[in-house]
Amino acid sequence: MSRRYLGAVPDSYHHGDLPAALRAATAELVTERGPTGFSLREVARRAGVSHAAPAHHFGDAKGLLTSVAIEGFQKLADALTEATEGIDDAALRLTACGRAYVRTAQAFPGHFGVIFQEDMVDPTNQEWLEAGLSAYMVLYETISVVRDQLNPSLDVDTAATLSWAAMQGLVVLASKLTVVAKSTGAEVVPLDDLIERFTRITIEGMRAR
Amino acid sequence: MSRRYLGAVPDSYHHGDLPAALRAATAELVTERGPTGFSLREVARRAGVSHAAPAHHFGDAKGLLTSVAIEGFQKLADALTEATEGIDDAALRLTACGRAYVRTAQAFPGHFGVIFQEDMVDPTNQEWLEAGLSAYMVLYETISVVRDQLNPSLDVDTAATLSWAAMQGLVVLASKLTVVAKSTGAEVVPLDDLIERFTRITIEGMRAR
DNA sequence: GCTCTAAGTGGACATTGTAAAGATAATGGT
DNA sequence: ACCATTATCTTTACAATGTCCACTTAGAGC
Repeated sequence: MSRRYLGAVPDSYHHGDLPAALRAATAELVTERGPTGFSLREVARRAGVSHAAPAHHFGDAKGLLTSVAIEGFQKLADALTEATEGIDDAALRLTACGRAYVRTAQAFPGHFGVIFQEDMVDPTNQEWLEAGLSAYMVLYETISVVRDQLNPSLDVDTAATLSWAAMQGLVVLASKLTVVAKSTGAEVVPLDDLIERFTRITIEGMRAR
Repeated sequence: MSRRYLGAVPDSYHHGDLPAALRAATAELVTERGPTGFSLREVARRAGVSHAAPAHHFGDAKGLLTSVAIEGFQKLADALTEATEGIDDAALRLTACGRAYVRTAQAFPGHFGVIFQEDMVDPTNQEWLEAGLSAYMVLYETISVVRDQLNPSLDVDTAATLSWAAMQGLVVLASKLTVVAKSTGAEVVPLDDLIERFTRITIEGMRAR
């Protein structure tokens, strides 16, 4: 008997859906031990298969990690889409984007520990590029709304890049913020609130012409 | 005869300044192969010492990487300090900060590949925390100037965090921007110019009350 | 000059990623 | 229904890695 994941066919020679199980185990492992703690053999163990099984589906370790990264971008794109649906006001919409971004990153730390780790994924993988792009497009759409409502001469590309950078940067910095706040004596602001403050500043900046 | 680095005493049993040589070799290796490509034994080889030598100075691999991360933060703090020196205008100063940040990241990719990789460094290391904090403080100082000149009621902590996040995020996203631009048909903007556009937006946002 | 300690070496061991060859189950054609 | 083919998974093997240990070498201090 061994641990198995989604779509498992217990105690059968064939797994059922090993690729998905391996992705899940990878995300779990990276969540626990960080990107560096990833190990193909440990992942195989957690999925209840031999250490050589992953190779048949993903080629090598980088292939598996790339697949996880793609899944991460898809989760992000879905979250951003769902979060902005039905919101008309530009500022509210951008805030919703930011919240969704940070929350997705916190909900799937295993995936987010990999998506921008360019040496862990195959940077030439088309799916990975497209998955990232389609997540970006959701944000781009929201910035377009900002342009339409607040400033017709807004450079949407620049503003979208800035928003993305600020969100991803915040995710990376998050753990350091508490330490910094303790040293500077500043209040510790919850990420959700911080996102709102970020949005307030950037929205005002985008409004100006 | 073996490759040696700074402070080397050729062909002597003792190295001269092995810690510095190991840091340099680490930065070089991470630059070539990315954070994942780091290997303690390869670093030792490049420094011309046996594979067990690093342990006497840094304990384990994480100790060495932490030391490199500290060096990275120091380089950043120095660059930010130098870049802002003598600049009085708030907007120009913030732009200079951004430029210095991105340029330092590009000049020392080995260091920047490690500084925020929390699973590769010892997150309890006091020097690492302090080095990061002192780099942040240079930025904080600049945002204080923004407050003094443009908006006395500006929340400096929030604005400084936003600026840092945007810069670090931009560094991470940089390699994807070209791809995105190719897909959206947008122009490929040099990072230096992008930083200026970022600054223009955020400065306007900070000015608003 | 002698001892003590810091600095570096060499070997051992468990763990890792990948490759190759073998075993097992499912599939598809007749 | 049967057989061959193929996809899936296992086993074995090998080189490389990080850390530990015992050993050697060189400086520093008395």
